[in-house]
Amino acid sequence: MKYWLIKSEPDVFGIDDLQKVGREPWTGVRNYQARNFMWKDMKPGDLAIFYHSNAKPPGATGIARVADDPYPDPTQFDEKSEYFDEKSTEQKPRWWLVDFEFVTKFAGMVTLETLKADPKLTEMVVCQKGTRLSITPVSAADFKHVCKLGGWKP
DNA sequence: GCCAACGTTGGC
DNA sequence: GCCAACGTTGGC
Repeated sequence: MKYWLIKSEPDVFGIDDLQKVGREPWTGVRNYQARNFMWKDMKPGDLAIFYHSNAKPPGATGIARVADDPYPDPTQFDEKSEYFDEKSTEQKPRWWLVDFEFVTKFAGMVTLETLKADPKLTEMVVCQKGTRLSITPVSAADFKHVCKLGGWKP
């Protein structure tokens, strides 16, 4: 089992939205590194820290689970979508995604400030300066520690 | 293949 | 709103 951190802007789609719908296709990822994580490395059952970016304050707000195997992101074929990619074909899709399902919402947000200040989490990618990647791997130890800070037991 | 210009992310 | 980081694009 692997662990991840996925970023989302709460103004667009936050932890409350995931709780409401229960399950959501992670559309719109247009970064090859992030895509490769979903395409090649994620397995159903993997757990991810749900992180609010561009938020006040930013931080970890809950946990989501990989709900299925990767499949082509449908928005890349939709001319009306902002994620439309004219260079992608159904025969050779460029962008892949997985669905995430809601697992839990932390009782209180674990802010980025808290994460950065924690000596146990210095290796976490999201804590490092200038990381813009929207999906990053998280070590099992870091994952457990963030859950503990969020008051949740896996 | 290099690299300057440009666009985006995201914390502050 | 600013700006650092860094991915992408396109001219050469």
